Amino acid sequence: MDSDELRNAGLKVTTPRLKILTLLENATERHMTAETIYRLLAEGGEVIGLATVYRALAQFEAAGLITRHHFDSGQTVYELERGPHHDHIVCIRCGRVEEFYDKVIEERQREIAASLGYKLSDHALTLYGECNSPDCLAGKG
Amino acid sequence: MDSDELRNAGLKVTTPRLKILTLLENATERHMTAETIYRLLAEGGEVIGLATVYRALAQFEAAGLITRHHFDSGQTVYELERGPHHDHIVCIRCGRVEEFYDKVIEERQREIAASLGYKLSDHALTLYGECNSPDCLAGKG
DNA sequence: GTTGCAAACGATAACGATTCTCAATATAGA
DNA sequence: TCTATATTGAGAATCGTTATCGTTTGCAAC
Repeated sequence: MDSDELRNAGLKVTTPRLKILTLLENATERHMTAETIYRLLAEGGEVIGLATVYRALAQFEAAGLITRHHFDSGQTVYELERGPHHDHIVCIRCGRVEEFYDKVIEERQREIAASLGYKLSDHALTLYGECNSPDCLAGKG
Repeated sequence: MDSDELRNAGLKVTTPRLKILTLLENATERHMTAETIYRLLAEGGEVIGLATVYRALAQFEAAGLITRHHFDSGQTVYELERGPHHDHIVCIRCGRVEEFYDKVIEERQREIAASLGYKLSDHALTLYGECNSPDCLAGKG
């Protein structure tokens, strides 16, 4: 239950937090901006202050429930932390985000950090390109 | 000469642009924010409008003279584009930035993008960890 | 060397994203 | 149920960045 997730994270169980967490778990799009979350909730009849959305996301991130990504395009997206690690590829035309995992790259990163004398704690790898989805190509003109 | 670099990039040679380019070439720190550049110039007696700094950096980037990076910390830094492509490793304790290049990773990225149907145009790989420089370790307490 | 004009400049207003403030409200434990 | 405390929402404030606009500059033709 979502309320348990909040409790386990040391957060009080409040209506806004539950709504936001539930949205993150049920949305078809795994990567959303704070604005998108705010808008989707509003469209669903759950008007939650934008400030509250930001606060909740910050708390969820601190608690390890979600992860925040800053793409070079400037957009900041949040995604539920579930399943194994992965990196991202972003379409520079339509903004679409996909995930991938590559064992070879993961391994090389560890080796590189070690060879430079770093204790690796995290990494961010994002590829940028143009996707071939019909929707994206259609809007090309 | 810096003025030639500007001319070759198709940019008019102006005092502000020259000052900024020269600073980028001579600064000890290769990775600077727009604010830092503005401040360093001001400290050196060269008061250049912040808007002009941003404009020049955008033009330099468009011309391929410099590269912009958005680190997950949120800061946006610019660095002179010289020498071959490389990625970054940032110390999460002291903020130190180092560069590295790995052929294996570069190659895998191309393969991954292709396999997902993307026309790869760019990528951002940043590792985060704790470095072992004496200065950094010293300030650990 | 002067002139003309487009491009670039600086100051500041505007902007979008995010954070802060504060009075009102809701949560969780006694 | 009551109370102390954390959380909320609305809007003001802030941050980094971009746009506006009147003035100045670079530079090519004269």
